[in-house]
Amino acid sequence: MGRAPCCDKANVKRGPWSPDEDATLKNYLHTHGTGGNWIALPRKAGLRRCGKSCRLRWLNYLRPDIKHGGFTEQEDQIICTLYTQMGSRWSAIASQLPGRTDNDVKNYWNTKLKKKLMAAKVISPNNNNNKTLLTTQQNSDFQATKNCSSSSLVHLPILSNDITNFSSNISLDLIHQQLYSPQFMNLEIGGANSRNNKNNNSSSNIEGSTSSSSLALLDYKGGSSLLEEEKQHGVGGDNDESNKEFLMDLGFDGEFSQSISSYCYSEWVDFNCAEIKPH
DNA sequence: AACGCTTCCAACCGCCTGTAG
DNA sequence: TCTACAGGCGGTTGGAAGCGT
Repeated sequence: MGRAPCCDKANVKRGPWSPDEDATLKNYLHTHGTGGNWIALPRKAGLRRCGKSCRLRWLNYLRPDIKHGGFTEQEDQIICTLYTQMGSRWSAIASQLPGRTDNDVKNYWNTKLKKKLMAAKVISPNNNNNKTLLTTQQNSDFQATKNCSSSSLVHLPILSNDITNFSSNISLDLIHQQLYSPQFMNLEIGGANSRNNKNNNSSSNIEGSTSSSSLALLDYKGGSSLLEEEKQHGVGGDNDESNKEFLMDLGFDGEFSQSISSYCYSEWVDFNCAEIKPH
């Protein structure tokens, strides 16, 4: 038995909001606030909409402090950095970007930033330090796709579940200092934009990937960790070094990256390799 | 101009979590 | 402690707009 729907689907309007509906919702919230109950709100406001839909419309579009328009380079860098630290926790990431919503950030990441980053970090086919690790389940998929250009794979070490400990050891000031350093701000990630990349055969180009995230984190410290396997079989062991390298790429200095890299246990894996088509 | 493909983003879906009773 | 419900969130979808041929 499925979960009961939050509203009567047959009697609520769906799809794009009209200017009238927007005005009604805005006026109601301006006068009464949410009243602590989004589900009851549309009925009180005279809207034939689901409460969740009202909430979403308000939070993502109608709120007065919403920032519309393109993302700045600075915002790009913040998103990338936070994504590498905490993964797809869009609300947490958005909370660090005034005026941006989780939906905005998520869309922006899926449509632009992900591709931008993927173009930036490319595995050299001959570089054994850049291993791509797959879970057993995903390994068969990878086997089926290994004939695709390995230069299309992305390999990014990230900060993992020890970020909490990390945060308590490294001051946020230091992070911000590094984040906004000229070195960091000038870091070039990929081409000018995805449209331009389209005509650039020399850059890796991800076309036809699904809208869902194809990136996954393999946490070496987790239960399904491959790190232990690696240790047992005597492979790997250079993660600290590659992580450090990556952090230095991002503008973190030697000492800082050394501190952080000891907390890095994860790698990016792109499971959409099969869908990467060279142009 | 017309068509098809790609990109973008608003909106929906359903699961998870917190909380009141 | 249990249950029901609402809020919050991330993943996904569908249609409009843009672009190339």
